[in-house]
This record gives sequence, structure tokens and C-alpha cells, in this order.
Amino acid sequence: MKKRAKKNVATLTDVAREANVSTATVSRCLNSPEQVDPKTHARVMIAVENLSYAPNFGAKIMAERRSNTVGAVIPTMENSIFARGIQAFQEELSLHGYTLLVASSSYQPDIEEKQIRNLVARGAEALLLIGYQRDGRIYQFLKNRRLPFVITWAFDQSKDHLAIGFDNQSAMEALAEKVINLGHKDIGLIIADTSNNDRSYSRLLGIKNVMKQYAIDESNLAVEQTTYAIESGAAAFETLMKRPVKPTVVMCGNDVLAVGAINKAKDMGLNIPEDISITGFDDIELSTVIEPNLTTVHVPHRQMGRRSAQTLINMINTNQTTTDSEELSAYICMRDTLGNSAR
Amino acid sequence: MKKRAKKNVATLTDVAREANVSTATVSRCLNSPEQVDPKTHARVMIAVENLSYAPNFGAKIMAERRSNTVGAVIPTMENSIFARGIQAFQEELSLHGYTLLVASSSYQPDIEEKQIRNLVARGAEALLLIGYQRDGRIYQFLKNRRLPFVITWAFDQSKDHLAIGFDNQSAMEALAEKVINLGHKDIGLIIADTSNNDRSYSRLLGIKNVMKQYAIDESNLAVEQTTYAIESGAAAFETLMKRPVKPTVVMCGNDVLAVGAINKAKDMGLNIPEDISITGFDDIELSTVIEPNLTTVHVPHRQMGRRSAQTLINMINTNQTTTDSEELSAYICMRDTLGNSAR
DNA sequence: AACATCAATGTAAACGCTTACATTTTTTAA
DNA sequence: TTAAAAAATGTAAGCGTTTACATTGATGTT
Repeated sequence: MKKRAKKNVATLTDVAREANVSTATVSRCLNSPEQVDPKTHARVMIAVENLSYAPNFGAKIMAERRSNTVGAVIPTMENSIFARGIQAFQEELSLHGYTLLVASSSYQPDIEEKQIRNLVARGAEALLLIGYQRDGRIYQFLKNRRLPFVITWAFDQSKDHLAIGFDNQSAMEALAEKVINLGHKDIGLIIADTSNNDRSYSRLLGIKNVMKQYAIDESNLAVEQTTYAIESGAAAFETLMKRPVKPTVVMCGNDVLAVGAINKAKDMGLNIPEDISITGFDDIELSTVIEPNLTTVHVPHRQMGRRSAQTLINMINTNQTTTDSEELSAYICMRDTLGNSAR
Repeated sequence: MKKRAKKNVATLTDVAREANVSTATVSRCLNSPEQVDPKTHARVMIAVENLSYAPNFGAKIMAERRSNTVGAVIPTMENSIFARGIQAFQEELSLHGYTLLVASSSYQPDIEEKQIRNLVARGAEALLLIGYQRDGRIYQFLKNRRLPFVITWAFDQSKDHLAIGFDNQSAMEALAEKVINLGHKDIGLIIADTSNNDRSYSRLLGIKNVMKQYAIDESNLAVEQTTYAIESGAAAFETLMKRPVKPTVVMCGNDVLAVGAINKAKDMGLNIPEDISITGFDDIELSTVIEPNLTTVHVPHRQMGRRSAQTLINMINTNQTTTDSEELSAYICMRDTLGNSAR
């Protein structure tokens, strides 16, 4: 009966014994080789190889009191909404010697909280988060731990958390204005659940705002809330088209939903944009693959990723816990799915 | 002048002091609450909350000698080739209390090696890897550390590493046979660099095999090797169509490339499949979004992810380092981009 | 009343690394 | 040649947990 499961993988001590040096020397060979005699170094590296040694990060992090790791929690990995931004984030991080740990929350607040705590526990020195909306407890937690974090994919002057992103509401306002100027009055909207997704909520608000501005009654807006998947977009589109007074344009909370809507519209024999206009949001790859090409809002994916990384690294280095927010611009991509109102 | 940077985040000891108990009790509150008096538990949890305590995984892993973590290294996160599989992998893992750590290699062997070592260092108890091809040193390393791993996205009877995947070669053979039976003799192929990508290589081999079988000379196959991106597919397609004898079908190593090819074909005013046939591989979301819908090979994404997770967990639990491989089936998805030879 | 049992808690060693400081060896300068 | 300076290496403490084992106190049994 053994006392504790004894893992038999080589440790620094094993390597030291094998190479006939102290653990300190082995450590130096691995972390600052210039400090050690080339001959010793060679001998140690052979021992490392022979024993298939790999450092134990847990021990390393603890001893160094730092992890060179930055975390990111994104709502989903399944579609490519966040892929390009995260890719840029990661590229910039590794340029500066940091490793990225990604976790996904499946758009669920409780999972997000768990993942945030998980990343912190794993030694993340800073965090990238999507959107503002989360329990105050989490913000308090991050503040107490003096953990630098940046919010992205959103930007709201009135909030006081550090954000590097774009203003969802005004981006959607610009698009809605364009839509209305093309004569559309009956508007359908397919969007993610707005209750725990501030980006969705802001986009919805943007549309409502512009409608008010143009004196179009709110009852002219038909909203379908759904999950982020092509099929959900298709289903929601079908529902919208069954309404007594059909919309002449269906605006979508993102490109994935819009693609679903377009597919369904084509299935139903509708011509886009002659019979029905459709718009998206995000400008992901899909939007130029779908036929006709999707009119959407271009979001500064790569820029958000890059700037967020730079800012976080700077905060880590200067031991600051916050800094100035940065608004990046989103702009409308006019393509082929938005036309004049059919009515 | 400070000796060491003193991080001021709460530790277990701080919580213990605050709650007036020993560190052991705090640890038990967090890990096996049923062992402690409810009153004590409540008191401790308040202290935890007050101090914004989060456990230090490094220390935890070291003390527990296990991490409940499994790693995966995939070639890319940018497009969605691996997204669905990884998603399924992750779902199955968390069902069993394991956390997934994902890293990407950008299709570069040296980065892959680094990432593998990184994940191992971070305490991964098992690994998911894509394809067989990697330096023997890495396999030796994994073997020496008795680290369970599974290879997926490939299956080759003749290799003796544990794999849970499909046979790229025979899948491509089936497709090539179909293509040839439709009268195609001049075949273009757009595929990733086959030199360090065994999936690509097998697919190429599959085509060559069938051509030989049907007595079509190898010179009838025009191969363009390129990177995985829609634009690369488009560019490669253009190159292929400039050849003295144009192919009547362009087979692509994956759907992303195929989408690029289709786009370019349409740009060039070619009708698909009347003027030119195009095929893909993978069956990702894109393939039913593109018009016309892409004829491709369906790959058992989710099944590979799920079965891999189950198998790895089983190996961890039984302390085994390998087990039986499992061949899953891929099948042809006939859609609208493959037709009779135009010649 | 004495003792065994059990639940709750505490004590302290161990995990594998880094690094301040101490010591030894080599190089340089006179 | 020798002393001083610089380079290479060693020693050992400390990082924040878990857990075997020890201790304490309450409860039940005779």
C-alpha cells in the first residue's frame, strides 16, 4: 500500500543528479544559459534530453511569482465570430513572450464566472473579457486582486471599466439609419437573447433609437430572440415572415444569423434584396461567401485584439490596474443584401 | 530596495487566519465541505469572499500531483475546421470534470513541439493531437513520460500509435473514384503543403492511387500546394486554369480552399458544375453556405472529439498509456459542385 | 464512571521550482 | 607571483497548496 501516488517523471533534482551539478545550475541552464559554462550547459542539456525532463509550470509559477500568461474568456469558439480577434490578440502576446489561455463561456454568465476564476487560479496576469455585462461580484473580485483586464467588443463612454472596442449602439444606429433611408418602415430583427448580452442589447437599442428619431412607431419592429446558429437564424426568419404584416427588411444581430436568414429566404423563393433586405453584423468570413454578399457592419477584429494585448502588457509592466479606454471604429460594409423597401 | 516582488493576493493562510482555523480546514471547506462543521464552513466561506481568495493552481497541482487537465494542440483556430471536433472534445471532458487547454501550432512542426511541451509542463494529463506526422523525439518524450495521447483526424492501420479518426486516403479514394466515374480525366488538386501534413499527403496519395487504378497517367494531375485560406484557394484555382490543358475538375484538400476556388470560378464566369467541377473535404459549415453547395467528404468531427475524450479519460483512470485504435467513417456528401466532365 | 468510537480540527511534511547569498574557481592586472 | 575581480557554481529558503497522522472533544455503551 503506497502512501501517495508517486509519479515517476523526472524533476529538476533528477536532472541535477544525472548531470552532476546543483539544481540551481540546471535551472540556470534552462532560464539563463548565458550565465553558465558552455560545457556544463551541454552536459545538462543531455541529461534533460535523456530523462525527457519538462519543467513543472506549477512549481515554476510559484517560485517565480509570475506566469507570463494572459487569459481570455470568449462566449464561443464554435463559430468564427471571435476567432480573428483572438488570433491577433494571441499573436501580439507571443511577440512579447506571453502565453494565451483561452476559455469559452457558451454565453452563460455562471460559466463565464467559473472560467474567469479558473484562469486567475491558473496564474493569468491579465484578462481579456467580452462585453461589460457581468455580476458586480466579478468586478469586485478582479479589483481586489488588482488584476488588469480589458473589455472588448464593446465601448460605452458612460461605463468606467477599461474598454478597447467599438460602440455597438452607434454602429447599429448608423446601419438602421441607412435602412430607414431606403424606405424601410417594417423592420424585423433577429438577435441573440438581450438579457445577458450587452452587445445585443445595445444593437437593439440602436435600432429603436433611430426609429424613434424618424418617428416610426416601435410596433413596427418585430424582434425574434434566438441562439447563435445558422439554423436559428433560418427558423427566426421563417417566423418573422409569417407575421400579418411582413417586414421589408430583416436586420440580424450577427452574420451567422443573417446567413441563416438568407438561406431561408432563398428557400422560400424570395429575391434578395428585391423582395426582402437582410443585414448582418460583424463582417466575418461567411459574409462574403454567402450569395448575395451580406451587407453588414465591419468590426475591427484584429485591431481590438492587438491593442488589447498591448495595453494589458503595458499595465502588467507598469503595475497599473487600469488605464484609458480606446474607441475603435466600426463601419458599414455595403454589399448586396440591402436595397430599397419593397413597399 | 525590495528583495522579491511581494504579490499581495490572499492565500490559503490568509483565509485561515481571517476565519480563525487551520489551513487544513480551509482546504477541506473548499474541496470536501462535507467533512467540516457547517458553522465553520460558513465562517470560512465568508473569509474567502472577503479576501477575494482564489486558489493557486500551481500549488494545488503540485500538492495534489494531478491537474484534471487535458491538452489539445490543433493546427489552427482561425477557421472552423477543427472547431466542432474540439467543442465536442471539450464538452465530453467537462462532463467528467476535466478542463481543456487548447493551443494552436499554425501548422508549424516546431511550434507544435513547443506547444506540446508547454501543455505537458502545465500539467496536462493527456493530449489530443492532430495527425501522425511529428518528430520521433516528441513521441519518445511522451512515451518516457507515460503520457496518454490520442491522434485524431487520421487513421492508419499500419501506424502503431493510438488513433481515433478516419482514413484520409481511402476517403479521398472514394471521392476520386466518383469523380473519375463521371468522366473526369484532367484533375486539378489544390491542397496544403504535403511535406509536413500527413492528412494532406494521404489525400493526395488517394487520388494518385485511383488514377493509377483507372490507368490515367499521373501527368493528368495538376497539383497546387498552398496555405489554408479562402484567398489561397482562389489564387490556386486561377493558376490551375491557366494551364495549357485545363482540368475539368478541381479537387480541394479542404472546404476552405474549395470555397476560394468556387468564388474564383464564379468570378471567371464559369458555371459550376457545367464548366468545371469542384470538390472539398471536411464538410464544415461553409460548404452548405456557398452557392452552389459544395460536394465534399463528411468527416466525423463530433464523434472524433467525443470518443477521444472518453478514451483519454479511461486511460488516465486505468493508468494505461495506450489502447486500441478506432476507425470512424467518413463519407461523401454529394451536393451541387460535382458533375460530368465537360470534355 | 470508564472507555471506545467518531467527528472536527490541527500540525507539519512534501510537492518542484527559483533565486539571494555564499562559496569556489578562473581570469586579469600589477 | 600574487591579489583583486569576475565568472561559475552551490546551498537552502520560500512559494501556496494537500493530506497523513495526531490531537481534541463530544457522544454512546457498558
